[in-house]
This record gives sequence, C-alpha cells and structure tokens, in this order.
Amino acid sequence: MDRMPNVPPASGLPRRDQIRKEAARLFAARGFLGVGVDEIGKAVGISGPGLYRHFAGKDAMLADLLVGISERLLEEGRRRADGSEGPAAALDALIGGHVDFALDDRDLITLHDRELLNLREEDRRTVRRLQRAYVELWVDVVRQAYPPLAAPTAEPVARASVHAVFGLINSTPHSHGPNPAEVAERAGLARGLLSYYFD
Amino acid sequence: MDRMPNVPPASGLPRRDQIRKEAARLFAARGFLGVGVDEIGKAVGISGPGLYRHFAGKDAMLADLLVGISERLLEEGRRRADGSEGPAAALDALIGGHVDFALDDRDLITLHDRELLNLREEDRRTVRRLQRAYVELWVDVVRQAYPPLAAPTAEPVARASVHAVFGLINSTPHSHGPNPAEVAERAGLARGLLSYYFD
DNA sequence: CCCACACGTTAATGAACGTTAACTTCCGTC
DNA sequence: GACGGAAGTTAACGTTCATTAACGTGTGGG
Repeated sequence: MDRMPNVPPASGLPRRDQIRKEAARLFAARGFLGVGVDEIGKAVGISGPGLYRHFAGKDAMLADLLVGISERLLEEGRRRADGSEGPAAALDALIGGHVDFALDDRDLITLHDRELLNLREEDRRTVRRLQRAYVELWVDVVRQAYPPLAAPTAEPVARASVHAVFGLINSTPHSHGPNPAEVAERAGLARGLLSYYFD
Repeated sequence: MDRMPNVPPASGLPRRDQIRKEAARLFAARGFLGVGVDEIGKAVGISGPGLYRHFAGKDAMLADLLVGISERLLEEGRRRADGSEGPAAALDALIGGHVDFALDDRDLITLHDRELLNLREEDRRTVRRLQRAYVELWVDVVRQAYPPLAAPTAEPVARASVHAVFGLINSTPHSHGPNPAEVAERAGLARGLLSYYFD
C-alpha cells in the first residue's frame, strides 16, 4: 500500500508554532467551532489526526493561544510600565505595547475576547485572571497619570476609560488592513481620550 | 401511542418573538454553533424541530436577529438625529439611543459584532450595509458637532472616534450586570471623549 | 358537523467532526 | 546495524446535530 510520505515542516518555524499560527488565523476567520481539525492540519501540511502529536486536542490549541496572548500582554505590559520614568511615560509605553500586539498578533487579539466561552472552565478562569491583572495594571497607571482619576469615586470612570482605549485599539483589526498610519492615529486618539481628564 | 400535548405559548409574547428572545440569549451565552436547535426549542417549551414552523432554519434565526438589530439601530438613529435641533443635540440623541439599545437588547449587541461570520454571504452583506450606514450617520453628526473634524484630512479621526464610542458603550454588557448608574457614566464618558476635540 | 390549517410531536436521515487505533517512516544513538 | 521514539499516515468509531418525514391535535369559519 502506498501512503503519503512524512514530509518535514518545510518552514523555518517549529511545527508547534506553525500550528499555532494557522489555527489562530482560521479561528479568527471562521470561529473555533467553525473550523475542523482536518482543515487546520491541511493548513500546516499534515493530516488532521497528525495534530494530536503536538496538542492534546482541539480545545488545548485554543487554550494555548488564549493563555499565551494573555500572558504575553501582561508580562510585556509590566515590563514596559516598570521600565518607564513616571506615570505619563508608563502610560505611553502601555499604549505602544498594546498597539504592537494589535498589529503583530491581530488574530489573537480578535480571539482573545470572542472565544473565551469555548474554553474549558479551568482555562477560562486562568485567562480571565490574566486579563483582569492586565486591566488592573492599566487602571493603576492611568490613575497615577491623571490625578483626578485617583479619587476613590473615580475608580469606575478610570476603569471605563481603560476599556474604551482597549476597544479603540482592538477595533483596528476589525476594520481595514494593517495600515500603520491609521494605527498611529489610534494611539494618538487613545492618548487624547485620556488627556481629556486633564482639563 | 401517547404523545406530549400541544400546549399554547403560555407567555404574552407571540411564539416567534419568544423564540427570538431565547435564541438571542443562548447564542450570546454560548455562541451560535455552540447551541443546538433542541436546546432553543426546550427554552421556549417546544421540541427542536417544532421551531421549523416559525423559522426556515437555524441560520434564518441568526439572520433575523442580526438584520433586525441593525435595522432598528439605523432607523432609530435616523429618527433621533432628524428630530434634534442642531448637531450637538443630535449627537446626544444618538448616544442616548445607542445606550438604550445596549441596555434593552444587550444580547443582540453582543451578537451583532461576534456572529457576523456565521451568516450566509447574502445576509452578511445586508447586515454590513446597515452597519456601515449607521456608522456613516454617526460620522456625519460628529463632524458637524465638532468643526475641527470636518476637515477632509480629519475624516479617519472622526471615524475612529466613532468606533471608540461604540466600543465604550458596547463594552457595558461585557462587564457587570445592568447597572444604570454605570451606563449613564459611560454615556458621559462618550461625550467626554468627543468633546476633547473642542479644545 | 367538519375540515382546513396552524402548530405541535416523535422518528429517521445523513453529514460533519473530534478522537482513538493501528500501522509506517525516518533519524539519531549506542 | 539494530532500534527506539518522534512524527506522520489511513481507517474506524461514536456523537452530535440540522433537517426532513410522517403523523397527531386543537380550533374557528363554512
């Protein structure tokens, strides 16, 4: 019986990373439940069941993607905030970092808030915890950067402002292609939104 | 053979509206592909296939929901903008209207930008066209309300601002329960974001 | 009275899908 | 040079699910 040969990755990426990338692309385009494992396999040049050598299952792929992006957002956000001098610079660093993610990992940003409900309960808790910590980081920095928001009663306002900035930046992939000028504009808008509280 | 009796709607709503409501709730909670027709049927007190007396299929339910909310948003937005005196009042009216939708049809607002990709090509085009018209309405009003944004080069900024306001208002259902105070706060934030361009 | 029709029911169908099983191929190592 | 494990393959399994088929029931107008 003749069978298809075992052909190596052929790309520079390790197979596991290649799977991550293609799965993210497909999930973003048609939703987690709208994509079959055979299709993911075909995208990386292997058969569907072949994926099980690299991930425990389809659920595990989604969990890997969402936990990964959440961890990297938080980690990089902390690194940038800590490496900045003063709250204003920290805020600029956070904005820049988030914009970078929205550009480089556009698919993951899309999945990040759309496919949470397809995670196993435990993974969902993990991701939510990371997301919460990331928001907390932003809220702290914003309240330091804009003293009026430091008042206890202004906490919900600060939180809502942060969500508005996320919505603004994250809507980039939603609209047109990766237009750097437009993205820079959005970063400027984000600063503008927050600087409103200076008046 | 004994069978289950035919029991009438039992609720004040017509069956079709009852199905709309429950389907929206379930789709919002677990995603279009994550909900089976039997489950929707059970939620309204009939069997799964019984739904086919009211809708042509599961796809048709989603299409009905998304086209419906898009039409109502546009229609009500136009009514409010036309009924206002001056651009500033029109903008306030638009914000108020959108907030009302986010409160009253919270599930639909969630679905509106998450389940587009599960529509048949034709329905997707219809919804996108309505969404685009709604955004256009907002952009026009915003540019009239804030003269600096009327400049041709400021068009992308105006558009991004509108998306930011949507993100801000629509994130309400994402977070906690239906807290009127918080929603009012978000409406205020939305005005604040835009009034930034007055300076 | 009856009968047409709206509105249900249960059973069956057929396709899609995630996962497991059994088997093959290639390569680095002793 | 054998061999063990990593990384594939195809085939099969069991479920789930949307949809259709066939059949029943209540009700309002003739």
